[in-house]
Amino acid sequence: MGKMPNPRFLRDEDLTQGIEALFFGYRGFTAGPDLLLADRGLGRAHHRALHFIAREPGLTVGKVLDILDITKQSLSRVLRELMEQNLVEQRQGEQDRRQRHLWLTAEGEALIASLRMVQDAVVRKAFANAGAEAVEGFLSVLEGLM
Amino acid sequence: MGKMPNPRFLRDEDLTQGIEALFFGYRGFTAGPDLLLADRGLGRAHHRALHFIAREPGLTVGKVLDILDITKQSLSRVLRELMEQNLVEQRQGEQDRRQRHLWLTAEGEALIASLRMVQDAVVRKAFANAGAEAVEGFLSVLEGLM
DNA sequence: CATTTATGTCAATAATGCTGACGTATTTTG
DNA sequence: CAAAATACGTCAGCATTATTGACATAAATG
Repeated sequence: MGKMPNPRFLRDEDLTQGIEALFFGYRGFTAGPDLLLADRGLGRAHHRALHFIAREPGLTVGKVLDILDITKQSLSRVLRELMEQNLVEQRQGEQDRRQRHLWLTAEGEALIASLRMVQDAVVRKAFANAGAEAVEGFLSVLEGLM
Repeated sequence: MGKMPNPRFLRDEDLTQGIEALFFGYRGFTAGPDLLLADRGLGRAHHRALHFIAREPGLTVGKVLDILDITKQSLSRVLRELMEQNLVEQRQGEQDRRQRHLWLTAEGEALIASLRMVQDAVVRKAFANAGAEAVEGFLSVLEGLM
């Protein structure tokens, strides 16, 4: 008994299409914020840190390391630059005073808001054009990729 | 008349979820190939070049520049390294002898095949788990992001 | 023949990541 | 309480991938 043929959406061409869509889509998704960030001498790494701090204010350095999965040396540089630009501030932990909790300053909030404005516009348009069902499919495939 | 409220899938939380899914999904999507490439001292940039040359053998340098949207200096370095490792070869154009057409060597074919094996496995699994409809949604959202 | 096009190269710079080695403050544990 | 573990930071060196700007060559085109 031979193997069943791949279902339509698992043919090589479909995988190729998926791979390329992800490449080009990701590029479209980062292009807008990249321009805004470049004005301040920041990059995607700073965007990611700002994003997760904004999402969960008071995050510790260690938690951000877990999320981003980079070395502490890399994160340290990024955080230092964000603090030098007065976008992020650290506060010593109260229970555990070894920990540093990260918060956005008002300026940091303003920057992440404008980054989100640009990125949300792109994502919202793509979501709206594709429809709610497509968005669910989009999310469920990405979850499988994680 | 006020604006209609955002449909469920366009709430801020949904956009955030989409943004993060794309970030983590993209990371999962590149992790496997990255490991294989590192063994040969190559990176993602080399993978991309190999991918598009494999997909459309005989591509000119200029066409690859259009696709990848990087500078010729960047591509030049990548192609030089691929040629030094005997993965890619150039042939002068017959009609237009200024052009360089790019082809994979047998070794290049072998490398891209093993890279595809790793990447396809991840994508195929994600596609299979999510189902055909989800894949269509996935593609249509990404097309909107391009 | 002058110009444009396709490609390549040299040099300097930037953003983001890595490894390895140390150092300090604080908490936890035996 | 002393030793070990944890959270964080920093110094130094290096790799990958990208950039800008300047210049060079060969071939096609007007």
